[in-house]
Amino acid sequence: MEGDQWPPPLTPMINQDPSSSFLYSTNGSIPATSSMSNGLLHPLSSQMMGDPEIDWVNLLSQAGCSTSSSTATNNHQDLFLPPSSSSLRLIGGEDQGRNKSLDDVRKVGRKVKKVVPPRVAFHTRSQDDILDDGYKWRKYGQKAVKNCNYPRSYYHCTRHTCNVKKQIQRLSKDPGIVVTTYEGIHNHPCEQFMETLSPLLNQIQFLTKF
DNA sequence: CGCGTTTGACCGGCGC
DNA sequence: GCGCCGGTCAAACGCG
Repeated sequence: MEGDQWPPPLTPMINQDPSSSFLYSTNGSIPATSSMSNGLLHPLSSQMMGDPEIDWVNLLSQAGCSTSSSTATNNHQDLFLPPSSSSLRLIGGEDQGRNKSLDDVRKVGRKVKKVVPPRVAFHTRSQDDILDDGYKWRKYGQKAVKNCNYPRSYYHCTRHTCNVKKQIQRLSKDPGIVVTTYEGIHNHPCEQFMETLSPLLNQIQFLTKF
């Protein structure tokens, strides 16, 4: 990671290689839901992905995430710790979620290439599987994954216009760690955040009348 | 009754 | 072509 700056500088990597997974890990619960929605989650910078302290390949494979070897190193494992007050929100990436029909594929020449929306994975030490990130999620599946002692749960955002999905799974190596993988970008504000903010906005609107 | 979860079936991608 | 595996669907069920 680059100095003490947080969030780290945004890199275009997530657009260059949307098939890659990006991993953040936290030691403790995800930050408060109100702050989850009003900040920015940056994809990992290339410096972070090359951090020899982080075993990205191992972590991502344990999380069941696909990754490309070009964006991860295979070194010692550690946890990357964003400040507890940090705000998290996915940005970047061109894909606004998935639609199983034609959105999934893009013809490149004669070959049909699958377009994978950007993924961001959180590594969180928590007793609870479901981390309150301020959005409403609906579970649509659960699956036992090979070589994993714990099932993977599949959720999608309850907002019908939003195609964001997330997967939740515990590490078999360390059951205390929950891996939450987000796929896609919310095209609407966070409900909880708006609930918190709306009284303030109303007050501001009221005051600006004078 | 509406909404969310559970769970088995199904489908598509991928490797052999 | 076949089998494995991950991801999704959808009916059944539970809960408030």
